[in-house]
Amino acid sequence: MSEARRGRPREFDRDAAVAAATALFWERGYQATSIGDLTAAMGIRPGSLYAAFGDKMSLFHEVVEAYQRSPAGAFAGIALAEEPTARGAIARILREAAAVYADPGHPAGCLVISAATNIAAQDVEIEKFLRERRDQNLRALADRLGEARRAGELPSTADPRALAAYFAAVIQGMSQRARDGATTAELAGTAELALAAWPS
Amino acid sequence: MSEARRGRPREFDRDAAVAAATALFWERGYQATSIGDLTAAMGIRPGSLYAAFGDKMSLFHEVVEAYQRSPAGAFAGIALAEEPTARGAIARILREAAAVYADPGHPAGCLVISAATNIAAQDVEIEKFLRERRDQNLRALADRLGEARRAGELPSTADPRALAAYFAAVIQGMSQRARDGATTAELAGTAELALAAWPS
DNA sequence: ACCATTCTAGAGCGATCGTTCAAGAAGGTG
DNA sequence: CACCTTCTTGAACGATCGCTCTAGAATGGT
Repeated sequence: MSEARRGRPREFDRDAAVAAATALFWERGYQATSIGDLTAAMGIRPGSLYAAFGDKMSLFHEVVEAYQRSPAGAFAGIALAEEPTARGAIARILREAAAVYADPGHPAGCLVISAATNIAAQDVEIEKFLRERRDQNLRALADRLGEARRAGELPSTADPRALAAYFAAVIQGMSQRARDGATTAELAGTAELALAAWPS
Repeated sequence: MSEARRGRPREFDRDAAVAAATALFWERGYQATSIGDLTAAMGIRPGSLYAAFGDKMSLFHEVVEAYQRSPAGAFAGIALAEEPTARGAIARILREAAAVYADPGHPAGCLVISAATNIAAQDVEIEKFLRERRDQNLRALADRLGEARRAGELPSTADPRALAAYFAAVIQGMSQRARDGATTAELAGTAELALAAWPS
């Protein structure tokens, strides 16, 4: 079923180009990353970028999707799926966030949290796009905590949505602190303190 | 000693113009706010803006200073100065942040936290400028918690810097959540949960 | 009255923005 | 081989960026 694609073959590695674009968008955000920055980092000319990715917004969409499939972008969902208890899942998310957000191997913090916070009027769709992903993560947390309460892991007095909002705020704050230079050690301390809010 | 200033008098209200600029920078951030946006909102022409404020960066500095003297920007420092206990100060900061960050009377969240998160290479000084203010706030928190431990309000096993980093992360996360549309009620719930981390 | 000073209005500066285009190069298909 | 398709290159598009300039208007000082 492999369709032999016709025409002149691409001369650059598409995945490597997306990775280079990811690093830039992650570091500086959507709007502060120009096409010139991107073509320089990807080692291609504007024509190639537009032929391969459409436009800047489509490239960004592709970057976010690749990011969310990568370890740095997927660890929270994996923890929610793998850990048997809600408390275990959230503890793991917080501890892994401490390691991932301050990992010097890539830009600090979370791309979904920080790549579109300062956006001009013309690019509101980009802001909405990332906000929807964050809302989705918040809902996933709240759903998991709701299950936990129904299963008796949480006392009936606990408020799953309030807990989810709290942990989401902590995670977003950890991302911000990482971008301000916080070390993994500091973030790990924050993670442990945050867990003290778990209802007993 | 009042120097009667010579020359044609300014035709616009300087404070009102700064307030209009503050609203824009607060809502969209430094880079996403253009001179054209500013002059339109302030009701003046570029020449007047540059005569009165110097350049975009100087105007932003002035906006940040005015913001930090305003209730929305000063409440944390006031709470630290007025409350007799560190715990009382931090509780008040968190609760007031819930009200201030989601106040519909002005843009959501904190300007110092969110106005320069996506910045291009040419404007790194702006990013550093706000980061220094955040570092200053973090130090003030850590200092207050250090005093509290020396005074016996905190157990000797408590780590003031780790606690300060934790509460700073929560506050920054609450700002982000507010910008994503969180209500005062949600943020107030987050504030109470965050306080559960206080060492007993 | 006259000058020095400071403001406003409006045009316009060079640079950069995201994007497109024309020409040619590199492959598969007949 | 010619031909279609797709990619690369380099120039260049109109729009917008931050900012400046010129001309004139409005004040105080002398």
